[in-house]
Amino acid sequence: MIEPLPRAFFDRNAAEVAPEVIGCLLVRRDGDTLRVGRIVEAEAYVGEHDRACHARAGRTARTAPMYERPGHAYVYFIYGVHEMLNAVCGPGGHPSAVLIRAAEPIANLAHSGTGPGNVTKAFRIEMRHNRSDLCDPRSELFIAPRRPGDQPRLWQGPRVGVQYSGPRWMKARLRFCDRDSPHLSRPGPARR
DNA sequence: TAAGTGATACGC
DNA sequence: CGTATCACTTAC
Repeated sequence: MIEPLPRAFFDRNAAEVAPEVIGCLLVRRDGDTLRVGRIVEAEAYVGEHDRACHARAGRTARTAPMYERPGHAYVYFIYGVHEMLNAVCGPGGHPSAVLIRAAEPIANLAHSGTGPGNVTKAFRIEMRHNRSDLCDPRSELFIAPRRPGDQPRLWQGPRVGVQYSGPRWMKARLRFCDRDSPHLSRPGPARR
């Protein structure tokens, strides 16, 4: 039986959660199919002061889930093409979130899980999963702890696709990867 | 390197 | 209202 992480795991700033979510399992109940992947890349978006975070616009119809309970999904649609999956963090109602950018296939992925748009495609995650409770074992979507003995070597660097956010936030090392994974969305750590 | 795609936030 | 922009992907 595979169980979700407790809500307390998410009830802190995304910058603390993001490194710890690497190696954890993304689980999607899709009818009779259980889709499972190991998270290998994630980014933290840390609040209204973070000029790359959607919450920089304050609470709006789109960003409302970030202001609600930690441990829920924040799913949004971008470029007219892709859904993106985030785990809402905290603490409390502080709007921070972790973007899930890549997952290694473990079971029943429909496609590659490399890249945030491909994660949602592989797990068949859609806008209807916005606000899903990631801590409920009956949920269609949840996040489970690392498997026993799985202690990924981490690499951290600047986030992808946030050039507009100014020098400070563009350079902030809020992207976390399993440095040994071959499924990263783009060259992170120098491989050797 | 560039197009595609549509919701969003913001200016008028 | 109009429209510039976007936490991307894929194919040249």
